[in-house]
Amino acid sequence: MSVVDAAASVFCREGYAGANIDLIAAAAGVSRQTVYNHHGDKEKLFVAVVRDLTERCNAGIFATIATFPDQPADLESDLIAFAVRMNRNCICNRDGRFLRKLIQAEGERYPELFAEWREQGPGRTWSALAARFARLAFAGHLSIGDPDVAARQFLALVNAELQITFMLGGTPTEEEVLRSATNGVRTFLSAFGRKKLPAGKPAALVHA
Amino acid sequence: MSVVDAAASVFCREGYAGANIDLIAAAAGVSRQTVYNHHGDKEKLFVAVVRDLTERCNAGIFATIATFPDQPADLESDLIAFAVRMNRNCICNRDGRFLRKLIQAEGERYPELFAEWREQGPGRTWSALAARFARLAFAGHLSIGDPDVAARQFLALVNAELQITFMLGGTPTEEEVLRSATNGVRTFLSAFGRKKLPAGKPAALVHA
DNA sequence: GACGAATTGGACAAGGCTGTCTAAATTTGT
DNA sequence: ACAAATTTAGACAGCCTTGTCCAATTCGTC
Repeated sequence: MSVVDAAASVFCREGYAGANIDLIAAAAGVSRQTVYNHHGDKEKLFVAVVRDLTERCNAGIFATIATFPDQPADLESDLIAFAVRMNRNCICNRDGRFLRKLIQAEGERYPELFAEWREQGPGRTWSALAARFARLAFAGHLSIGDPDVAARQFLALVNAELQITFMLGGTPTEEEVLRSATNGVRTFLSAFGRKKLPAGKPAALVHA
Repeated sequence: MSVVDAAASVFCREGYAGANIDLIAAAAGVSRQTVYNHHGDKEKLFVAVVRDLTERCNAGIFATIATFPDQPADLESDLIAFAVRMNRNCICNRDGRFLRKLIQAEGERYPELFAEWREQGPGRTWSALAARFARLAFAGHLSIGDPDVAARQFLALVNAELQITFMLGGTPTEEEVLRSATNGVRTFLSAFGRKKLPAGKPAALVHA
């Protein structure tokens, strides 16, 4: 395990103030001196950890958004599968859980660092997801007012049953993820879905 | 400000390890010795803080659930008002934000303390809210499959647009709360609402 | 094998925090 | 007004952590 990875783990478990360099060095399997050689001091190491996590999480999120079902065969099951991917690869995995915890615990102390995350992470993420939903709506698969609102509500719904697990820093089981995604997508489609629409028919014709 | 209140504030801002007794004493306007006289040591003080917050939050949540609109005049606006009350009095207020942050930051270190919160807080809260939604469904105002799922999704939806603010420990403005609640309730009713139902008509008759 | 670079373990000073103690000052109850 | 209880300021020992220094060792590369 690299020093930065070990540091991420210890910072998350102990908090910034509670983490000490000896613990991090031991977790990384190197000497304390090596930690100082590589990263200067504790604060610089912390910044490196957050940057690393932010970068990897964003990459994962955009890679997953790229798998959004633009031409769904079965809208419900395709969206459920997408939601499960999103959870597994971006929200429940190591990087996602760690980054969330660090933001919650230390965000107030490092405003500029987390402002950067906020712009590059959720800001661009939600826009990208909203664009995909807008496209689905344009193709007649959904009936959406504001795509940004729909995207946020989609994420909120498919995670609705995982909140408590997230709060305590746990990892939900594959089954819990699937159930939350299934319930969330069904409600989402009850609200925004079009019933029994012939595949491929443009949205404009539906009103006729 | 009482010692426990001051301690809550400092523990939240600095984390358990980062909080020191001098800071707490100064925030409370008493001497360090008085803190030790009253609460023994740092860990006992922390436990007292969590118990105090848990108790007050639960009281607030149940008081607010008691204002659930069982006989709604206008279902949409009544649910929006309820969601706004829930946010203002339980989730965005001082106790709610503090308790959430402490659970996220220190929950892993005090399993038994937060297990207690989990049972008495979200467990009973969600059941109580689910019962109210079940009642609305029985009265024919909603069409709900699983009331527990619906209750969790209701909360997820009305908070969907406040997630980032919560993450950074901020307090959303009254306008943001209202907008998130409005968007959330509209989506909720699109999914679970019954359209143009004559007031007071039993659900069973609707199918006729 | 040899040489430079990186790593290691250990010692170290400086500083911070916890929790205790004590004597003086203040508040409270009667 | 007096006595008891509480609060206060300050000093203090013990411990932990950070960050530096250095000599010895290991590693990578030629």
